[in-house]
Amino acid sequence: MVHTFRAMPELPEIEHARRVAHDALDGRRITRVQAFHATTRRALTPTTRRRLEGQRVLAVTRRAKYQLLELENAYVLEVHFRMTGDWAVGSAADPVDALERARFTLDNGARLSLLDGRAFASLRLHAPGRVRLPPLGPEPLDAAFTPVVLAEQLRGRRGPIKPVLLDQRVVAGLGNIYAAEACWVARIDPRTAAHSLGAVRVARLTAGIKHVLEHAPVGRYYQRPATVGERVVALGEGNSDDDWRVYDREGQPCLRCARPIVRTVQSGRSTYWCRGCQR
DNA sequence: CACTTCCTGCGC
DNA sequence: GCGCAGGAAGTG
Repeated sequence: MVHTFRAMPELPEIEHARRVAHDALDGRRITRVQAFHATTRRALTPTTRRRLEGQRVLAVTRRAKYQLLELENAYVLEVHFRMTGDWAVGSAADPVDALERARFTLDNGARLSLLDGRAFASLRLHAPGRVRLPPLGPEPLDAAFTPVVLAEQLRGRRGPIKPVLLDQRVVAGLGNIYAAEACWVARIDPRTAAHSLGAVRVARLTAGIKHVLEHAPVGRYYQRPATVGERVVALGEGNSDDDWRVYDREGQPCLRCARPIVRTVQSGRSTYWCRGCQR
């Protein structure tokens, strides 16, 4: 019943969550909105709750890591999981979970609950026709996200590539883990000035971003080689130590060249990478 | 540009 | 029992 993500929710996990929410909410009416934590109470004020209660949910859509609940009255509830947010579906009769921060009770006796250990998730209600999300770059999994597009996004960015990849205006939906993973797959030194990457490395990076996002960490992750002719290394099943190719592997041998993975800090965030094969 | 803030579970 | 981790907004 209660399930939480084993990893930070990044794009693939958000897309999955969106589907969960859509399946639970589609065509249903929200009968009650509850907040169980100071952070969700701040967002779900009595006025906001009143605008949600009684409304049918027409659709749940996604842009970057934002989920948008579109209501019958044309209000749109924006949900962002940040680090530990997740949906749980159950019965309205279920007791409140320790990590449950908000609950939407539905007209069919079901509930959709926001679980969020660290309580960083954000909820925001947009008035009809007034949905405003922060500036967001291209969706990395769109066919339109090509090396040419990424190159354009990197133009004029003098900072190191890995922190630049975390900027949602450059690419929408990459987090700290997959930014590091993408650099590893593309064999790019995360400290490289973004604008100095040539066409070849931008192409590798584009492919690497799509690759890490298209492959869920556990088991299925990394079924194909990063580049043609490269050795494929199967990751273990169900062992969280093996979820990532480079992230959180400080001191462990690089899966490609066996040199120890190092951890450095960029813009206050840890970066894991290989000094041997990432140039 | 980078650092700090918000929060709390979890690893040391 | 401390301090880190993380996304993104906010600040220097």
